[in-house]
Amino acid sequence: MSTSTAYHHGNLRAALIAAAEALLEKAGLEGVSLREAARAAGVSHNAPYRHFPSREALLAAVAAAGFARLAAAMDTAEPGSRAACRAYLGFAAAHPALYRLMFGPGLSKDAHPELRAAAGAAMRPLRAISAAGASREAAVGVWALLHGLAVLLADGQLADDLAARPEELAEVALATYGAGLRAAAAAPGSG
Amino acid sequence: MSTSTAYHHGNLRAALIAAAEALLEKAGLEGVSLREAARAAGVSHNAPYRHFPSREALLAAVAAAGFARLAAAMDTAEPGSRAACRAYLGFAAAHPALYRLMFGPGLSKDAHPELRAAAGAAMRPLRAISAAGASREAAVGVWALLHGLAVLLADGQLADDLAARPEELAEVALATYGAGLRAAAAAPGSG
DNA sequence: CAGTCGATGTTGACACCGTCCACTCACGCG
DNA sequence: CGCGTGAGTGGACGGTGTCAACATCGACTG
Repeated sequence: MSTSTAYHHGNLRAALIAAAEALLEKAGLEGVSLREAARAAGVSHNAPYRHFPSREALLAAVAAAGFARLAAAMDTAEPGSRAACRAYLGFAAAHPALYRLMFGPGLSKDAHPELRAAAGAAMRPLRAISAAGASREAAVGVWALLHGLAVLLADGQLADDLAARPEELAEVALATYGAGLRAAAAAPGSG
Repeated sequence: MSTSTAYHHGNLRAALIAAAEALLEKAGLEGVSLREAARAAGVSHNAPYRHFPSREALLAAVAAAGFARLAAAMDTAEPGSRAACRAYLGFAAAHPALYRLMFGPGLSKDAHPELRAAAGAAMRPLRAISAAGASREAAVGVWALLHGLAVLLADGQLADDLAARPEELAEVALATYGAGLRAAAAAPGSG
């Protein structure tokens, strides 16, 4: 903002992340190009390389910012609560392409440590579920249920009338799974 | 059919699909290129256009073939059974990149009708669940659970010791969800 | 059996992309 | 005031998807 001497952009890094995210939502992952982002930021096609060593690094930064926003969205809710799950699903429905980028392959968390940190922080509210006493496998089930709904929504695999009410879906599915968890706790080892 | 005079390949279409699938498993979706597939099939970089109007069309054919194989894998099991679910998850674990291509975005089922047909046929064994009396939302829950586990496995998001036993995960998660469905049927409207 | 024709492959071209390189510009430090 | 360094520029290279024009083979026709 303040420093804009026409030659030096002033805040290119943030501008590129914003441009890349806009491209991501508009044209999907394959539609995000370094050159297009640079164009949108009003700089030459090579300027991004001063801030990101590769296209993948820019995408990792976009994903990390996404995790931060996801964490913020869940932050107002009780960790592990139904509200947190609803916020999670709402985020996925509102930013499908970003959600896919965050949880998809292609962005190795080993190659981008900042990504691992951001993801870990964002997932904490969900990990509270397994801390609440459920077995590890059962807790994975909750995450899988949530993630499965999120991905089905993000990829448009659900019938339209169902996709229109993501919160209701989450409510029913989580209530069902929760009832199953309680039943298993009451009568363990039943088959 | 059996015409292979060195100029005419004879079965280029199938060869390209096979090559693309090999590339997909080896280098991921972005690593699949028409030119590379053509190279692998021993033809010029433009020959694929005689069989597929675009790269996306080739990918759609690969995905359709994948659906056919998934259907075959589930075919030996009772529709809607636990075994069918295990076969589903086993397929996803065995061919992660292919599974992502099949269910990911970027392959519009409107643009590729054959894909829609193949997917519909493959999903029939799973739809048997909702036909078995569960509500639509609850049935979506089963698919979401399964799909969520599949995607988490395919994208390597699960801890290694959990990812090593996909069938056990499916068993626990599905048993839990099933118990919840039975509980909900016994005491509808509980909160 | 000669001639033609459509399906199949080839060669060449274009625009776009990610990335490497050498260069330039603006600013701050001595 | 000179100069070094980080930020941005311009050009180049190889790779890609795609279009257009051309070549070739096999089958059908007379």
